[in-house]
Amino acid sequence: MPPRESPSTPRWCVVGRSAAAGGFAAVEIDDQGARSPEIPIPADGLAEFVSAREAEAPRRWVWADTPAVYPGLLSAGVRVERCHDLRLCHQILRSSELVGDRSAVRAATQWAVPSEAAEEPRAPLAPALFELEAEARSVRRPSVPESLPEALAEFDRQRAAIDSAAEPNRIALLLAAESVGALIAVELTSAGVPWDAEEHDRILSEALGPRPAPGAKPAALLAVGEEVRAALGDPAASLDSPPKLLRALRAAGVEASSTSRWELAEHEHPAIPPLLLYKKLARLLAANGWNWLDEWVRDGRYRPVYVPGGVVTGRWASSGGGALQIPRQLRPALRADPGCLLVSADVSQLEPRVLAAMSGDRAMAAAGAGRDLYAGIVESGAVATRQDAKIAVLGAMYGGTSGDSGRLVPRLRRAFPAAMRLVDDAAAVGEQGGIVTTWLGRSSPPPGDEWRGVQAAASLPGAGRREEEHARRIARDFGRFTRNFVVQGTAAEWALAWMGELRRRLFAFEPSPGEAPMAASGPVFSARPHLAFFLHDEVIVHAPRAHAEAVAGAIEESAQAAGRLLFGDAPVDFRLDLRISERALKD
DNA sequence: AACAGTTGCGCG
DNA sequence: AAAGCGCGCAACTGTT
Repeated sequence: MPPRESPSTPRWCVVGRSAAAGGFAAVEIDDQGARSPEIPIPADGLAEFVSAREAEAPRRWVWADTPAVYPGLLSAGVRVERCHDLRLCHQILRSSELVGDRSAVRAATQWAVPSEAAEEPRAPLAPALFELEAEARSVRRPSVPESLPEALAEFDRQRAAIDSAAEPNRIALLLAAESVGALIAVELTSAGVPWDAEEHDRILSEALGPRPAPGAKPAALLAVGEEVRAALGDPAASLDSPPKLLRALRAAGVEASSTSRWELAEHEHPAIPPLLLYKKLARLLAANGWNWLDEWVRDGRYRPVYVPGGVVTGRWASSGGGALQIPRQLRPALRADPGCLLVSADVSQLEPRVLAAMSGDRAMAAAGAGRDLYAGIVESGAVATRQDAKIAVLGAMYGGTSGDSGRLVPRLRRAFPAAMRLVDDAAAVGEQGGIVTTWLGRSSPPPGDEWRGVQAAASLPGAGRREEEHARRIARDFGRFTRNFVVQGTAAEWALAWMGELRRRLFAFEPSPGEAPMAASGPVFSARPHLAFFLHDEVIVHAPRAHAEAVAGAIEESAQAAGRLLFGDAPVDFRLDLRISERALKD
């Protein structure tokens, strides 16, 4: 053990609230674990403090909760390279089966809270979030401990847990990826998606008619509604209430058991086509109509709130604004600022490629090498058509048993035994109530007490057939969850690594000279290519025109780097579909 | 009037 | 009613 002195080269800087200083305080820690004395930071001096140290030499900022601190830094023009988000990392460490000793982390229950953003039924307007002082925000969202001593203690517990993981230490990689995701999520909200409100309005008007008075329904929607009622011969039929609509349909001779699109499409009746159109229009109006536009788009930016780690598998969720559900129909409203372009990329068949890599299935990797994975599976002779390949692969990952899926999955099992063994094993573990773990170490939650109760009751001597069948059914349900967990979760890890790499590369671009393009993206992101949108396996970068080609290259390089970071030399090719355009049109 | 639960549909 | 995973959101229903 080297002598403990004041840290010469700080590797971490832990930041928390300080009662004494009335604002924040920080402690720097070096590789040997030597700690600086507590450094007081005035309440309004955090951005300056972080900025000065970041310029001197980037270190990993350790704090309780990125969305509580980082928006304030960004609006002050300060970006950080790396962080360690104690709340998100705690969540992973407390359940990861790759960690040797979890006892201390698990005992710190004050850190085990769900994300504040995920809890709130309705997030406040995102722009407001960025106008508030850090002080006011911390009062509004007391989620995890915020004091410096608590942060230091938790960081110690987490580092001990990380050190207890086996080599190679994938957990350390996962925590870094999760934390950079926390930074990116805040940055995405800060920069915003460039949104053409006029184009959005055009799309709405074309489909629904001109914007109606508040509370009134648009003309085209009313007209289609009348068409449905006429065809039903029921001038008073309610179309917006599923039970009432079902009764009206039955009265008109349509023997449907629900009013879902899929079932309605099966029936022949003159009321069905206009009804399907009515539902489509009503959905567009309710989900992304003029009200949505007023609430979520300001100054040419749509600023959704992302929730990293918001899904059990590790995928991001969103809270407010429906960032992950923007309909393709509205894609043309996504439009680069003047003088700029959007560089969009999505990964072709991300999940099956991840499965091929993690299972080491060379045949499956070869099927996807340099081409559409489904085409490769057809060429391998396992199935006859691309559509069959798709159904088979989705069935393999989701646990399909019936129909085409049940027929095709066994063929995949013969052609790609290693890949199928991995998902089949994950399903078997889940059916027995066990826990599965992603490639980098995120573990699935165990089944709940009710699940265990049902299984226990069904295994008692006096259990009836109904009980046994119910127990078997929910066991299979849980098996499908764990089957999918390992693939969906590892794909989410790959995506984080991809974005983390890309973020680093993008910031190496020199700001564009001249009058700042993309001014609405804020002090940190204007004039420089930046991430603007993320959706599981897809990113959109907003870039000055001159940089677009280079950005496309960076996206591609980042995908290959992410593959190597997770899977080393595994011969899996993560293919991208790249587009450079003013509008983010899909297909 | 406020709340939880359900339905239906958008996204991957 | 998606045969098979994971979500968020709005509107409606039924309760308190």
